Amino acid sequence: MSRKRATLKEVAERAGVSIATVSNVFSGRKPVNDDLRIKVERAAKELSYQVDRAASQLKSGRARVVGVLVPDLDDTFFTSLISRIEVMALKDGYDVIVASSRDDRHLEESRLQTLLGWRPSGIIAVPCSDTVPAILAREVGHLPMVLVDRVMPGSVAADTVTIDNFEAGEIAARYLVEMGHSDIVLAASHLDIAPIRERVRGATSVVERMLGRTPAAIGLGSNAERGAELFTHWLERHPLPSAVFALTNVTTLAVLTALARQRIDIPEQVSIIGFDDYTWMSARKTALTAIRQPVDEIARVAWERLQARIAGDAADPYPSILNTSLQVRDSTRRLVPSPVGERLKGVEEQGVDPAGDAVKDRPNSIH
Amino acid sequence: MSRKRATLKEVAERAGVSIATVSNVFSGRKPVNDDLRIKVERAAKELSYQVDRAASQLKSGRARVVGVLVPDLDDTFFTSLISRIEVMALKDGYDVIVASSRDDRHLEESRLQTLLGWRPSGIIAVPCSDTVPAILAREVGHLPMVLVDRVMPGSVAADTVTIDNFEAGEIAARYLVEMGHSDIVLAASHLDIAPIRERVRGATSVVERMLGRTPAAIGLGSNAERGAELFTHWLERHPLPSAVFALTNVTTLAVLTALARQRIDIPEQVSIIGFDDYTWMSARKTALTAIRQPVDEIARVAWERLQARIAGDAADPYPSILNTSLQVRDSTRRLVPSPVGERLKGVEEQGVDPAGDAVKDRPNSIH
DNA sequence: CCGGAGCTGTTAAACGTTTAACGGTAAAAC
DNA sequence: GTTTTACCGTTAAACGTTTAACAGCTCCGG
Repeated sequence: MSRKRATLKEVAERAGVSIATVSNVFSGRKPVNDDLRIKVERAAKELSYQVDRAASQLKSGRARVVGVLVPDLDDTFFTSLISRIEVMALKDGYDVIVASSRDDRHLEESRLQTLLGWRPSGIIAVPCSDTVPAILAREVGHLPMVLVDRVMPGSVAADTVTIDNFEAGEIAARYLVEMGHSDIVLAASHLDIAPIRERVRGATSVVERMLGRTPAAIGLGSNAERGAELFTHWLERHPLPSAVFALTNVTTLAVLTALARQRIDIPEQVSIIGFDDYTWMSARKTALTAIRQPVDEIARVAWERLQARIAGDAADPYPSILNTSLQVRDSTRRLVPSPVGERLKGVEEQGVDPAGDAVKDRPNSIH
Repeated sequence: MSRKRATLKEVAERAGVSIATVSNVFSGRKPVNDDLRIKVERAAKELSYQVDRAASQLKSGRARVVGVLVPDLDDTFFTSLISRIEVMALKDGYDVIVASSRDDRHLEESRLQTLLGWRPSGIIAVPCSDTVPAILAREVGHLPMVLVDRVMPGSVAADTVTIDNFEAGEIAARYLVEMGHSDIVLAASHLDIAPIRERVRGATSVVERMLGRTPAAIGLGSNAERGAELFTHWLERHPLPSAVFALTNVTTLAVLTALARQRIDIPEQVSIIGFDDYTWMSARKTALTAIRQPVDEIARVAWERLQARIAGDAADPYPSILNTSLQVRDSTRRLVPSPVGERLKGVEEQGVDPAGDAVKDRPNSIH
């Protein structure tokens, strides 16, 4: 296997020029006359020459790679993030190296370590906890980096892109309370993750203010099957709440799975607000009302910040905070008459009505 | 930004040894005395030294990277594949570069081209059509590669890992016919993709043999939203079939979305068999009966083949063909009495029964 | 006490690029 | 007709590793 690969030198010989000329043809850094350029291009094609990135990178110091670290490659939220980053990376001529920390701090450190070995132009990372990995903290100011999602804005001297988690909690909780729900359960993944805590805080603050009681928050972990078991178990020893607000897409699945197994009807017996917006959520007779994260925008902003830093922007770290919106569909039941003419902030009415155009711009759509 | 990074030389100076010794400490190729090793390790830590992969790769010719090319990073089937490959790659000390061809042949060629620029140890590719990209065909025998999913076994002189698509079609169709369905529609993505054609052929052969009629096959594309529109449109000008067999996970979503919008009940009005097995399919009151691809095994076999080739295995290309199974849940209605004691090949009974352990080993579970 | 053998360390030559510096030719300017 | 200028090529020196070749040392057998 593995015949020797063509090098600049071989192409140069075959085309009868110097290696510098060949290099210039490929990099376009200096102009090359058409006749020579044609010769070089033909020679390169004949040898099926391909610039060796290792050599190129070693000499030039420029990398054209970005590392992307996420906590879980099976979580659709992270993979859709990667998908969008890959598109923009391609557009700007970068390649993407992915790594998963599998929600493990040690693995996260070691994955980052190897990522750094690539001398990437930058790193986009979703930390697995809200303490930023030491190895990254050390690189702040030296290596362009953007921290996404699981991070407290301002907790680190790097650009961050997050959603307004507190507000997301508020929006969902307010909607549920307005609909007449009072016995509300928050299905969290892990309460030690900052954005999750914020969502809980946001929801709790609304419920406490409007109803004077504190909603239960339960931790279902970040595995849907395990979460379904935990929630089933929880259901067995608690009265059925009137509404459940799931704080992540995985806990949304966990809750739905558990309710399906127990044959509990949505929204007749219990109302549900899910998190994230995926096609499967609308592909059901009772389409899911859910908090939608602007994945496209998160990816776009993260990429733009990274590019700015790579280009040398030395401004203070900027914490981008994006807004979520409630996609109202059919999984929450109204228990009290509708207050006339009222419009809630961040709420978009949207059923499975075939006539509506509300289903545009879904994560699974390619634009 | 970007203070100069520590190099071997700097570490060597600080530790008072030669660069060869430092290299040996990191690569472990030659033994180094403990006292020196300690000194080197301390110096390296102090400078937070990290081997430069570009230089290392350039000199050694060894890469420790594999390229993974898929047609769509928003398709859960492909991302779960990537997730599993990443795990095994890490175990064997490889990094993963991902690229998406976005179902575009030209883009596929160019993505492969850049992937090759990395001089990877090997490539795992899911082609976007069944004609293997020229650039890959050229590398057959030189670069370790494994072709997965969208490829006809034997159509190329490289290892392939596919499922038995014909059989998958047969299993689903036979089940539907045994349940008494005769008006069956096949919801395909694109009929010009080989594995899809095979699924259609398998299902069609069974229906023709058992019922003497040919099921309709419609192309819904590889975007769920667009597919839903197409299927809605189809439903408007055709009588409702008694069963729909969706041939990909995306068409499964398309069909379910369209049916939900039209408020058509599953399985009362129409029975459904989906493709692939994801958590959301069981997270519904009418859990979806579906053909399950053994994603874990596909990824494992692909990785093992690749590793064997990297290790120098020069045996003839081996086409691995894995079997699918029908996960029987609640989305297909029985129209005729059950034939007593009959067991169908490849069929696993499985409801949403909370007592069952059948829900183990889901794609979203981490083991 | 000499000559391997076995360790452990160093020297130095690549690997395939990029790119600063330089050279040579021809057209433009004077 | 000479000098400038512009343009296009080439030469050669890195970049940070790996690794063959070599060298010094200790230990051991003869």
